[in-house]
Amino acid sequence: MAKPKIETIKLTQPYDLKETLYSGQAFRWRQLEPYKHTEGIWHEGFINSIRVRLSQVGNTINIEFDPKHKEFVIQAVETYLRVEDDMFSIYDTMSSDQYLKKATSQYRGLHILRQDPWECLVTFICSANNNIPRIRQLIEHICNSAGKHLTDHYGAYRAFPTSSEINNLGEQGLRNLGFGFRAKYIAKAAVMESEGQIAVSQLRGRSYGEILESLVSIPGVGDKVANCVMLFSMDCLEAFPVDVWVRRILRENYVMQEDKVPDSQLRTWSQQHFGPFAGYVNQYLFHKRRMA
DNA sequence: ATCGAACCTCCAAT
DNA sequence: AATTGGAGGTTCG
Repeated sequence: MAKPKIETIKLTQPYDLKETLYSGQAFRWRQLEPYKHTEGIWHEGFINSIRVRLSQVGNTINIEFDPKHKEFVIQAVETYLRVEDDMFSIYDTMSSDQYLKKATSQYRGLHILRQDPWECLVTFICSANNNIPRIRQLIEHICNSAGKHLTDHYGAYRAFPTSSEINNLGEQGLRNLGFGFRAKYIAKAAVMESEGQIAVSQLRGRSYGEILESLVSIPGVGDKVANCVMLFSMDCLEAFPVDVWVRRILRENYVMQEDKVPDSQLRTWSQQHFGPFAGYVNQYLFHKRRMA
């Protein structure tokens, strides 16, 4: 096997690679067995269908990849990891109360990712009424049965399937893979995407309201899933997914019963309360509660 | 408008 | 050992 290429990113702000990769945003990363001759823990995953291995040592992110992919991989990783986010400003907006302060110090460096919108959409449709191990399993299955065959110097692997590739599976194919009632949602989403009705990758950059409206027009996508997709793949840092954990946190720490904010308004209440980086607040609150 | 139940499947807890 | 309940939600009645 050819010698892999190793590049580095120098961080100028707090970053915690491991917490970020396994914080429930992305589901194809895996931790590798320790390498003999390198320091740091390595993680393998895929960015734009390119396999990369990442590790963090102090303020350096190491990137290992097949040398046939050129230097643009570095740029792709930086983009994916959102290393440019101004964490100091973000933490500044999170210093208003003790609970948030604690979350930011405890998980300092935790980041939002910038994933591929289509992959993110399919992933979070899968997340409905589901748990993390099974979400990972479903994503693996859909890649292994519909994604393009690719090879690099580490060996063979599969890309995340395009909408057309998922069309080939069809609803029944998806059911056979164990998607259950989510099969018809994903099948429909794939048809809508391949026919250009939604064009999720074109949504980035549009307004919060426009994107939300487009996304919830897809079956299987409600307010929660839409906000996940917007936050984890479309640069909407104000997106605020309200799931059962976040609801619990809000009720316990912020919105007491006398405030009588109905569940349906919890999202807008939070966005007003936490501001333009509400999505980051959400991720820290969620992570803290989930890890507790 | 609002509120439960039902939904596929897996698997941990009876 | 067989059964039940629930899981990071959405849809339908």
